[in-house]
Amino acid sequence: MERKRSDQKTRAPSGAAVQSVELTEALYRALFAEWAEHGFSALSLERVAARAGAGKAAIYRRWPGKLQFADEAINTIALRMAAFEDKGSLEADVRAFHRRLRSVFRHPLVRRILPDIYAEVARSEAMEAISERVAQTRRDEAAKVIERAIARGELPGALDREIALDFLPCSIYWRMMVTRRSLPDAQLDLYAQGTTAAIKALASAP
Amino acid sequence: MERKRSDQKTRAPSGAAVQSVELTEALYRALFAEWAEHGFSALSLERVAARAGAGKAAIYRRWPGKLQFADEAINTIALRMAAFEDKGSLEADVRAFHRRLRSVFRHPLVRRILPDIYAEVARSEAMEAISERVAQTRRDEAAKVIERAIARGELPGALDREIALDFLPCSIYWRMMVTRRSLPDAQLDLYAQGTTAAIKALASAP
DNA sequence: TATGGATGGAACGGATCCGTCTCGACCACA
DNA sequence: TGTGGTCGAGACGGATCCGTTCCATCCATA
Repeated sequence: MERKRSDQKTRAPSGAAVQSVELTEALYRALFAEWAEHGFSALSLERVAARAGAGKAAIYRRWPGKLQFADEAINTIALRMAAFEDKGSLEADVRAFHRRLRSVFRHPLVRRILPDIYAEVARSEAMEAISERVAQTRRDEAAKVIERAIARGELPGALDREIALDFLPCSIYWRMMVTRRSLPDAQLDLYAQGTTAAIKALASAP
Repeated sequence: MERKRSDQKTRAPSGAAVQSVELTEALYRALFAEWAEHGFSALSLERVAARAGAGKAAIYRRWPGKLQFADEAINTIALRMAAFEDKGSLEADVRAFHRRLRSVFRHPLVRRILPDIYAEVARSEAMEAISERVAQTRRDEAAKVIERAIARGELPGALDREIALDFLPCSIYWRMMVTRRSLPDAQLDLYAQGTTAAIKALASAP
């Protein structure tokens, strides 16, 4: 956006000319917009270039193909689901986690691109790496919630963490992304309540 | 498959010629196979016809376009998630429901096509009707589970049914379809346990 | 058995996309 | 002020797809 830094492309010899950061970012934005409109499998780099006001060469000069382009694009937005502080109880932490999730799932591009990533992974496995990276930050944050509750004594150390991590986001994902219904503040408590009970129930009587 | 019945297309005048039921079914099968491979948005009717060993005219004579074709195709497979009998308790019913869900989510075509439907709905709304019909049978069956529990006295009549219906399938969908992990028998109990606790918790102290 | 009519398969023109390549213009460095 | 590399733009040959049209075949009726 600001000053153009010397890029990695400029190296030994002498001459100049640097890949424009503005153009690269415009290409990323155009990619996401087209991705949201048409889905990855029907994504046309020709349209992406046109939308960014560039030629196709600008794309092929930077990335070898659609997948690597998408991969780096996802990387740049960094997916920071910033950590939140300890809320004092499992249920309060769950509610905070759900609120974070909701703010992510409300983003219009996320609403279209995220389901498309999952659909694409199901049929091609080439998107696996991207999907994995997207899941990672969320999973890390979720794990913290569980570990804090164990440290607090709210959950036993013998808890099946794998399944607990499934219960943490699933209800919000289902409601907002699969059934596509909005999630008003008034109902956040109920989801946190149910989710907390589910996780606690995993620990009791096998 | 068997004898060819006089079709609805043969009517008043005199002449004959009937649409072949075999070909129609072959077209459906080819559609699903291509859908699973490429996704709906990148679906080519040309490939579908070729895969069915037919010409494109065979498709365009039957359906006006891709969407209506897909719509009737989904209709024919009927989506019967046959009702199961009362298992005696909410948790047992939940487990039975999860088992049914698992058998559906294990089908290789379902694993690829269902996420694609959700991705498509997110960006075009034209698939809404199809998605809605797919959801309907599952929702009906889930509602029965909840109502039976209320009749049994396990859940209060004042329960928030909307959210209870979210909790019923969400953990299984998340595990099998989003994170794409298998679900062995040994873990079915834990999911049923957690899900049941979540639903019961919706009723208590607001 | 003769015949009318819809059938299925193939070919059509127009459109889009891919990935490459070639321009003149431009800009940052030496 | 040179000079080398990137810039946007566009053309390319080949491939694929759309939706329609053509034509020989086959079938149910008369």
